[in-house]
Amino acid sequence: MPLNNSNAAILSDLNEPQKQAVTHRDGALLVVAGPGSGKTRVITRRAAYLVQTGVPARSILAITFTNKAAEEMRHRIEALGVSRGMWVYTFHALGVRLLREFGSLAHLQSGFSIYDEADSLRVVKEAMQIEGVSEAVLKPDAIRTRISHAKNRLLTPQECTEQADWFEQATVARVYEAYAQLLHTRNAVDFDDLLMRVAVVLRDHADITERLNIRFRYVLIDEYQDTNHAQYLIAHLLSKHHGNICATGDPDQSIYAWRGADIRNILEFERDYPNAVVVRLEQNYRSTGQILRAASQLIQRNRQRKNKKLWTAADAGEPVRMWEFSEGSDEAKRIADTIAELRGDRRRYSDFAIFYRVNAVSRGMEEALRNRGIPYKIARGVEFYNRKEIRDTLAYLRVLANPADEVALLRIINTPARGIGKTTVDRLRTHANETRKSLLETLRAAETAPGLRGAAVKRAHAFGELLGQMQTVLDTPISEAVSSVLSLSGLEEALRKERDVGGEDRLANVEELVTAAMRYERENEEASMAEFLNHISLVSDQDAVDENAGCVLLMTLHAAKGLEFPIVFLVGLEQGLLPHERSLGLSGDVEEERRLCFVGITRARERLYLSRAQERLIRGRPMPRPASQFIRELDTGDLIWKNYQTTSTRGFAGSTIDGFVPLVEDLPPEEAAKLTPKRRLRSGSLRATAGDGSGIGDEDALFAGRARSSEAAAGGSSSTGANWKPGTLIQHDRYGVGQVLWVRPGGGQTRAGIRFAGHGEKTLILELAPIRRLERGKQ
DNA sequence: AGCAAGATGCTTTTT
DNA sequence: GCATCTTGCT
Repeated sequence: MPLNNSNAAILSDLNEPQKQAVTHRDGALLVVAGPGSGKTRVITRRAAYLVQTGVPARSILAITFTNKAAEEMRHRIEALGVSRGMWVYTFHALGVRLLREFGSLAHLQSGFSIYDEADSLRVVKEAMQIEGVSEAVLKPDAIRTRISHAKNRLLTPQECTEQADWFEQATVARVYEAYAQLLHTRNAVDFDDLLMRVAVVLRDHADITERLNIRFRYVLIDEYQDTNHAQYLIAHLLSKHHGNICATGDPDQSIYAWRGADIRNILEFERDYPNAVVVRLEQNYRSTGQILRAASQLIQRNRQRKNKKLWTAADAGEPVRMWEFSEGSDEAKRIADTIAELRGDRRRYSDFAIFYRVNAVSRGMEEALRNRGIPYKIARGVEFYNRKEIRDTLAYLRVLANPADEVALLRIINTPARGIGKTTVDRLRTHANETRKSLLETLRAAETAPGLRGAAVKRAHAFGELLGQMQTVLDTPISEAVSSVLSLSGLEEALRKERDVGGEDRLANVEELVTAAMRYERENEEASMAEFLNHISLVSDQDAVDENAGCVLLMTLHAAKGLEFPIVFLVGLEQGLLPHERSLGLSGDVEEERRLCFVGITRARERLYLSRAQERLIRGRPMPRPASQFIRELDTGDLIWKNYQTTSTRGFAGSTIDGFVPLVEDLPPEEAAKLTPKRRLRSGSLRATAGDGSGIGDEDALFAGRARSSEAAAGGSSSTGANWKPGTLIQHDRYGVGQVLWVRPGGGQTRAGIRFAGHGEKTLILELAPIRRLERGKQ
């Protein structure tokens, strides 16, 4: 097809592989897109190209993982002049949309509720109670996770029961069955159902699949590396007849395996689609050469990947910094100072981002930034829709839209307080179960419940009456219904009465909900309350990340995917944090942690600061922190190292010179032994300028201390614990002499409780801690 | 019924 | 360290 003018515009600023991906017409296409390689550009241009070459916009279906990604894609495609009508959805929103049409096939009634993880957990607990499974034996959340994984793999409770070959699996299967039954009677689905049920309908109803294949002739899936089996099957079936599936993604950025994503979906794409065209986008337009080199070197350690050679035409740029601190608080302070300094140098606050592995690390960062007067925002946590007052309001609406929604009903039955206490609720629920009626019905016939006294019956009636009256608000516009519920329920009044701090905020929050409803009804004129509620269920805090808020942004590495910043601080490069300790066990996956680190590094455009602390507050307690293995893995020899050692905090066992503590682990042990403290210090600063990879910053030097203590830990024999009996005296590089109190092997690591003079008891990992045995008569 | 102190447990998380 | 749940008191 000859190119017309706009085609030329669509292709003009693309490189060759990008062009190939954009202009690929029919058949399977896999775009393996490295970070910063213009993936989003390729997807949007491809959509525009298809339309300009005659494919109706409404015949294209694009699937993303986040609402934010979907929105951005929609905007960018419209900006390219493509008419509306294209379907751009998240997998889950697509699920809702399809279940609205085919829900009856999945045994759902209209107005069904979507249960988030918190709701779902309540139902799991209820199911456990029914099945008589003690929460002490299996944690409800662990069961919830396992049910979730089963659903992602499209396993029904029956199949789980059949496959269960030991007691624990059978127990989970039993709870799963009861859980599914409870969801069914509540006319509710969880997040996983939105995928599983659609996948099953498509799998079992060839006619529907065929119709959808005719409706959508081109299917695009972004972040394909993060698809789970259900999503894989949905994508596969939706393109089964025409085969026009275009998957984009990067195996190196797969960071959700722990939640069911299967990296094999992308690694084995070519096996699933033998005629697939594979395009690799390897040119990076985002980062400097130095940043990209570190990232590439790190990720090459992974075995589970498609080889990919990232390159850039950009300058090498500034070397990557590696900062080491005595303590987490020093790290935070130094970073805040650096941001303040660099901001004077024509930088805006929104140029900076700070990434960490776990949310808990953000607190120290926040404090330091606050003290420095630096505006910041955190992309996490206390999201709008998770606030108590919002959830309460939504629970009322949920009960109105879906009277079977018992989780919501239980939430509001005594909120605000109306004298229906725990005892009354228990009796009502028992009676409801015995008479096989819904809780709502039982509420209205409370007098039939055994054990309920006059006053309790009256209150129950009154509440049932109230809900009945409220039912009429569903005939009004959504935002009006929200307002009416707020006043009729007494929630508004209760909030107004809250004189304590935050009462005003909570009132403002519920008003914000009314505003959100107004916005929604403007954009979706025909929508019902149930649809509004479904929409809200699928909104996440991830969607609220605003890269241009004029603030420094703080977020977890998971939240950082897909974003980019001129200057990035990646903090807490410590063994146990990144890689996280939960990935270091027997079943753990260090490769995913490495990918997480890779994702973090590749967010940086111009400057990258990596940092670690030797000691950090973990759950309020100071814990020694060994360096992350990733530091040496990514060190190309160009890193600029800096030790910010202070003695201001607590006395170290080692001698201190000029306010610095020698970092013994920075040098091979033989070297360290020869050096005087002063020379150690100088060698530290020498390394800080040795960017030529001359060998001074030997890649394993940092780990010399660790390697040595591992040797010592092994004690010449293969059994680690054997030589570390309680009572053994040891020497720790920083805490000095200590005595082993207990030893606990497990998960390839041996933990030991050691009491140090002046530092109290610490729990150390023998394989990692910078310790050595003290031989009798020595020292 | 309602509250407050105390115990427990938990810390990755697109939807 | 913090949030959530439990227990015990009024």
